[in-house]
Amino acid sequence: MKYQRIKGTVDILPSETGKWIYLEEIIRNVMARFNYKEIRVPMFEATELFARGIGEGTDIVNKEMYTFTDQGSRSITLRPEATASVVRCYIEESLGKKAPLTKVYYIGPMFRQEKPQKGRQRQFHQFGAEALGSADPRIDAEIIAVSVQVLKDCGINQYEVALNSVATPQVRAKHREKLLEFVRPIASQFPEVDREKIDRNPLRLFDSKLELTQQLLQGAPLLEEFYDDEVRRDFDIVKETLTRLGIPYASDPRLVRGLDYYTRTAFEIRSPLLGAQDSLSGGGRYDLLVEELGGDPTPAVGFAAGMERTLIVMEAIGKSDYGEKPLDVFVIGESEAERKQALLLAKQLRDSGKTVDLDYLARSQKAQMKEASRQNARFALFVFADDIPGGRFQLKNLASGDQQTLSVDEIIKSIKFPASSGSPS
RNA sequence: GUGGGUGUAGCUCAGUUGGUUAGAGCGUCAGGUUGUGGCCCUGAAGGUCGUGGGUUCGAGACCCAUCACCCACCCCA
Repeated sequence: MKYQRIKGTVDILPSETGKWIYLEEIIRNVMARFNYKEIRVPMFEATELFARGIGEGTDIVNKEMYTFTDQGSRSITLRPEATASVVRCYIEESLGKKAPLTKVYYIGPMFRQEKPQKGRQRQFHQFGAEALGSADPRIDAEIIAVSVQVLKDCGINQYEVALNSVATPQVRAKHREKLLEFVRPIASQFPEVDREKIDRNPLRLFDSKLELTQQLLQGAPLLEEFYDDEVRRDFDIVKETLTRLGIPYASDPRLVRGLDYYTRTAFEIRSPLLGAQDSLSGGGRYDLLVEELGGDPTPAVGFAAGMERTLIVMEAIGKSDYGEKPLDVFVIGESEAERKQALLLAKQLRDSGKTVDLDYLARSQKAQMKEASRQNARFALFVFADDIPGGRFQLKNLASGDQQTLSVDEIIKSIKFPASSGSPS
């Protein structure tokens, strides 16, 4: 085989797009209910935007970006996530000056050059929402509620919401100092993979999967011990609001997000049905990002969720009926005259809104019938030369086997009501 | 980047301790007499056994290399 997909990309086949459309419809529906409007931003941006926005110290920026130089010697990067782009757009288009609160959502592909595994691709799809302009912790809860609602509407009930507050840079600085005092003396005991985190970002030690690291961290000062009144109050309001909304969560003091821009609320939604990459959705508050990227100081919250991962979970719980609409009619004719008439009938039916197909492979009537079955067509319409002058043709209901001779108008009427309403199970 | 696993027909897989013309199921195509599908029956097409070397009288099976995919580490959605 000469050409193949590049590593970490997938082809979404015609047989699979149905479930994608289904998921997208759920997302758009939920977003509409919460009054988030869709925003479409470019899939590539100046490299600098991501470097500044996501953080120079992050893995995403350091080793996972698809970066190239364009014809004008500009450094361009395929977006590894969308928040930086949304914020750039928010500033560039002065959205904050047109309305005090901006609620937007997006759906689309992201690119990260990681080693592929279950639930991890190099081109993958995320949907997410951002609310810019409010510091009210209750909108943090709304963001979480939106993400949860999509899962619910997908039929997913097995998930855990982990919640934390990563406070403010001031609080983190104080904590970091104490944490380093605790960790430094025993630094050499840490596993190699974690040891380098001590200098880079000691907070990250807490979300290590390694047993040894967790043991060494016993008794280490936790970030929450350093919360100031405001951070604590906001966090309490988020939790209280979630409870009020009936969203179960688990406080997880070890939850640290991988992107630098988070402040205060941080959350992650995980599913036990995924593999090692068990995060379905993650997000939080990023009050400093807009200013960091050159805008006026603007509080903001958001989340991003993985669509492939959501679909993996849907598969796992046996959600296979996506309410795809069957073909209404397959028109069958064999001779030249019959095929001409079939084409005309197909046009008329299509004009009336029916979904219609017919044979273009010079196949026998029997083969055409088989094709009609394969297509799951509701009706087969036979065109026989003898019937052409009378303008009445035989319409067969393929489910019941009933067959009657009808005019075009009668045909259109008799297949007006779909057999199934197309509602997914 | 580091491990482990797997590569045989379009798909899912069998192929005994290396031994003749490499198999099955599903799918595809054509038939099963009188203008009608699904089920069933018959038949057909379809494979450089991932690729390149090597060992051997003989390799789909063994060895080396290489590529691809999967899973895990790492990180994250």
